[in-house]
Amino acid sequence: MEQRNAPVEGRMERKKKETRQKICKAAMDLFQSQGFNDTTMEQIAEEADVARKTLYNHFPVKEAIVDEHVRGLSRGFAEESLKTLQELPDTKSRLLVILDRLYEWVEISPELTGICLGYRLKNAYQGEGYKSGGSQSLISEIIRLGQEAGEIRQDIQAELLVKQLDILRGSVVMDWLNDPSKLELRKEMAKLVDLFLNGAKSRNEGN
Amino acid sequence: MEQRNAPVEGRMERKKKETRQKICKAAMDLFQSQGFNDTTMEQIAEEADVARKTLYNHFPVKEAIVDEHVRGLSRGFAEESLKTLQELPDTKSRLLVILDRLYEWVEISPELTGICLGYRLKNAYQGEGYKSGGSQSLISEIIRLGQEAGEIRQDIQAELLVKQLDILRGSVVMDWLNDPSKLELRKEMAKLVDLFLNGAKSRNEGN
DNA sequence: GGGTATAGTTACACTTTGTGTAATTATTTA
DNA sequence: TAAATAATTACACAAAGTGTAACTATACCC
Repeated sequence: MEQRNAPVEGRMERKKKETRQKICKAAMDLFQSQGFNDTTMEQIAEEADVARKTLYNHFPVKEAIVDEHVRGLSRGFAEESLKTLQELPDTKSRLLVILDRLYEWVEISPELTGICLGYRLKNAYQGEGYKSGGSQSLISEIIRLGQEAGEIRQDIQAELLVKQLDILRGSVVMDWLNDPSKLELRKEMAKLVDLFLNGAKSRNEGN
Repeated sequence: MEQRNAPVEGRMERKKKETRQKICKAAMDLFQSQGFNDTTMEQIAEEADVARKTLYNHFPVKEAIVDEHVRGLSRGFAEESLKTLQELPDTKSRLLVILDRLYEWVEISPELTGICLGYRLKNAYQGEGYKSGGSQSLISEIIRLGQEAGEIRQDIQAELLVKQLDILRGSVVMDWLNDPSKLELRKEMAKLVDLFLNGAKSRNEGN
């Protein structure tokens, strides 16, 4: 049973993807060793062994490379976490676990997280619209599970709830980036979840 | 009774402010007539009759000029609106009125709003920390009034509530910028306020 | 008042970003 | 094999943003 989802997927597209990945890899290596700001597009092109213009064909600005990289990681993170969700009893615990994992993840590379989020938000406010990463799908799932169980209000579109939560998530990350010393971050997250839930939780049940 | 708040406020500081304002004025005029992207720092310097370098002494990037300008307007807006707040009966109506006015305001110059918010958020996510404009003070006041009246929970710091609301406000603006055709924006705002309040409203009272 | 420190402005040179154009190369299709 | 297509590349250019050092006006001190 031969799979032929992509009609042809010719050599050309394959090579293009290859180039893209080569660029991404080279760039991330350089960012790692020299930092984002001290790495020039010229250097990246050099390292990836392509023309500088080719680089711009794939990524309009330097930040876009980080964005792509993070998107890849987020996908993995989301898939991995989706399984965990079902095992948890209620919305509150699901939210806390996801936010907590997110927090660990940000901790690993704060610089890149800042750059990536800054880039996305800049676009969000300038015509492009906000393209969230994998966390959006996680949050959607949490809301879906919650609504299914009657734990979350249904008179507000799931979409709106998701957006609200996604923003909440962003604010948590922002806080952390602004002041990493804040070790009570988890407490604060719990408060934010509480704040969100006591609007989202439907009143007529005693959970 | 001679006022002497600022110790000296010498000629130098005065001139500096003057230059700053001259730049700001020139830039905003050009943005108005040619658009933000099609206006170069060179042109602004020319129009303001200062060296390009001087311009950079005052504003690190073009966006910062817009930010300054908007800050000025926001201050006025906030002062004006503060009076209105007391006349309104409860938190819900206060929030709706403020968001509604904000919406009108954004409508006037969407481009500049997008640029300004994008700039602030980019900084927020990269070490600078988020410096909100005048709306923050409005929101603080709304929360304060609400807590004073026992209408808003007090087990969560006002600061957190304010931040959450400020972000909510941002998301409303973002929505509008992404799709100005959405005329049901007011409905959506009402839903967001509802969502926020039913977490912020203290349970033990029947208002 | 005159001299010196201070701070803003300026000229100049430079790196980097990002874009537009057109030539070149590799691939697909007929 | 030939034409059409799409990616890569070289080149040139406008503009952003930075560093250095000279210049100028203000402020300060004796």
